[in-house]
Amino acid sequence: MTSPRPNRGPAAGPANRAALIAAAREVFAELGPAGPLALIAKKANVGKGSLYRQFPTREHMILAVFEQNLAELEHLATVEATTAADVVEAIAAQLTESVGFLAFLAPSDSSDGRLFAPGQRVRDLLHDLLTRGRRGALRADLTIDEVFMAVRMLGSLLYVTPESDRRTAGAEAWKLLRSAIYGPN
Amino acid sequence: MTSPRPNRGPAAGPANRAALIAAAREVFAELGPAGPLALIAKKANVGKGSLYRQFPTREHMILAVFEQNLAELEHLATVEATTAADVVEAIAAQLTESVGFLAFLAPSDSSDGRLFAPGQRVRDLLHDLLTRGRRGALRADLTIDEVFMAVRMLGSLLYVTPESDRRTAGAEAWKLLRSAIYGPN
Amino acid sequence: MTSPRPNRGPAAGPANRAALIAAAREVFAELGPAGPLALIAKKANVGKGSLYRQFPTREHMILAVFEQNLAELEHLATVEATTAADVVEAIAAQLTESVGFLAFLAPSDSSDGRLFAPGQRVRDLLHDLLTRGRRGALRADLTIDEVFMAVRMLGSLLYVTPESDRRTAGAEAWKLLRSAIYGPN
Amino acid sequence: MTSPRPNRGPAAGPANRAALIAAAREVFAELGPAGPLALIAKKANVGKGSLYRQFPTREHMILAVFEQNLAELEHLATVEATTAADVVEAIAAQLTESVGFLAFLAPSDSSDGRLFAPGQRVRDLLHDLLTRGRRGALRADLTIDEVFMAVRMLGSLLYVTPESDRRTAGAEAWKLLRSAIYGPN
DNA sequence: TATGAATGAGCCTTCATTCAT
DNA sequence: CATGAATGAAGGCTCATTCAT
Repeated sequence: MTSPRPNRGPAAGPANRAALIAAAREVFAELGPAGPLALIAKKANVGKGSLYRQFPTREHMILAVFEQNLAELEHLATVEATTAADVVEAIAAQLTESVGFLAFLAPSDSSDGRLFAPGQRVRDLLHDLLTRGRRGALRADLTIDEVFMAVRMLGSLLYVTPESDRRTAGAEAWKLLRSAIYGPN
Repeated sequence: MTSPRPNRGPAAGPANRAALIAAAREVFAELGPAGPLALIAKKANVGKGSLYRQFPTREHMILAVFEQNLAELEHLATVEATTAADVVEAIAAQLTESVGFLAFLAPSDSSDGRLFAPGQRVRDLLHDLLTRGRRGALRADLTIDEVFMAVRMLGSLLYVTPESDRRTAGAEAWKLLRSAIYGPN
Repeated sequence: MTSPRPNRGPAAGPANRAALIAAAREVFAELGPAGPLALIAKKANVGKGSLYRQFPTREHMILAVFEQNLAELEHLATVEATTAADVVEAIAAQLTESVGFLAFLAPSDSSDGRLFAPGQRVRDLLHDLLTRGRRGALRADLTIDEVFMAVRMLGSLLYVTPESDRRTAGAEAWKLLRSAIYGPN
Repeated sequence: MTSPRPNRGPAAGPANRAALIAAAREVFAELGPAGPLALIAKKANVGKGSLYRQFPTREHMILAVFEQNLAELEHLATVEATTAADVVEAIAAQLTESVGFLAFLAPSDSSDGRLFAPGQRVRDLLHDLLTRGRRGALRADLTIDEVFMAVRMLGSLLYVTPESDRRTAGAEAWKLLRSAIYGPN
């Protein structure tokens, strides 16, 4: 009846957006990318309308979370000595961190609740490093598709793993995948 | 108005159960393990009440699907010359087949839509083969946990992949995983 | 928390349907054909799910209301001495009755909240009478389209008129329209 | 972030008002008088707050649109040779023009989405002409109420007719109504 | 025992209205 | 005084679960 939450005015916009992204990370991590938007709004202490203003569709929200991880990777890639292997390790670290598993979830077909798409910008980033000869320890004959597949497997494993087991499972899985993508040397 | 479908009596129980499992495979493969139970009942040409009688919870249903795949594997393991590598390949094949991806999905926490559990019987099965020296081409230093992790990764990848891409993605992923679990030679 | 309304079982189906149609008449009469479906369900003392089972879309519901009026007209047309003029008068009477204004509302384009379509069966019915020479007092040169337009005008007038004024307005409007569709004699 | 649209100061008031009325015509014509206020504000290139300042309620806005049409009619009535028949024809023309159908929609009960009120000033205007003997071709025994009813029917018909069909439907309906309000000669 | 209608909780989305800037 | 972000009530719809027949 009475408006319990005061209208904090337009200035609240950026703060709302940040709070929504943070809340989305939590909710997606716990319930997956199909978790209730209403819950995200509630966690962010923000009205449902504001959520829809900031993120017209669920995919926009997922992309916003993704964007943060992506920015980190792109920044890393600009550092002088960075190799493709370094970036891949960074991706694995991101994925294993409680929320990073979303990094490679991107809108495919929203009629399907399950989402998984390559994330072209990450591909581009790796492609660039590889063609510039900055391969690092990656096996010499490894293609980008193969690197990508390794990352997708780690991501999807973490996606289906309950939060409490994610860190352990991520470490073990990545250890195994390393033996597939790094050279025998 | 019309008595809709004749009550086929107690004898229909097992037939209903089988039809429900088959329908569940289809629905889970297409919509994931959160697909509508009503749709499963309809595909099975069975009332919703019967579905609930046979499978009190969604997890019971998932487990029943799992059971069928498991039985196949256990049968394979009884064959004379079967190695652990053979079983692992069989698992990969099951997973990649349109519906097999569910083989390693099992109830964890029913409040969580995402399901993934080790499947102790498969572990036991592999453990038995390995301790009996029937390792096959698997890398000599590979632990059961590692074999299992490889399979889980394949399963979860397929889980998040839309049905149309599953075959291709499964093949590529498994190719990569093979280089991690088989000996270098 | 506790289910306040008991599950009355499948036998409640036809009763529910009838109650829903009656409630829909009331709600549509008061709020127009865009009135809340939830209100209709509540008035009918029926769950929302049951409403959707009986009437998958709003148009189905509107059509069901329409159907009752239509049945009356088709019955009238089978009576021996009935003329087209009699049917038109019956339509006007239906329209003027508190809820009859819906008789000529039929699904057009559900993306548009306002609905109005000819109702082909009524056309057919009038066409049949006219070609069988059972014209009654209708002006000799009056086309079916013109008859229909007269009826549409009455219907739309009543549609936008608050319920309390409907009867009076309907009578006055029809009096005027009569002078347009009946012969000078 | 960016101060979005410059505050044009008090002088913008009248300009805003005019833009809002024009936008309201468009929106009401397309979506009916229940169309989103937000859309009107956007079309008018005006903030929502300004809309509410100019028109505290939806009815105020509808009335403002109505007022413009009314002014035209009152102006026409001041012209020397104008007859009641001329005014009625002008009303019909207004109604049939894409947006004129609103001319006779006026607030009745704001809790009811459907609006229709007599528009006393139009009555007065016609009454004045009739008592001054400036009847024109209108049937000699026609009362003001009857003239008014004819106009209301045309208006309500157009109200429920989708914009694409309005022109045609309006012409046909008016043709029929003419035979009811003009003398037989 | 099998059937499927009934039920309502819960999520999605739109939009009228308020109000900080 | 104008702007437009914030807010949440309201309505649509789906689907898990119960239970009369």
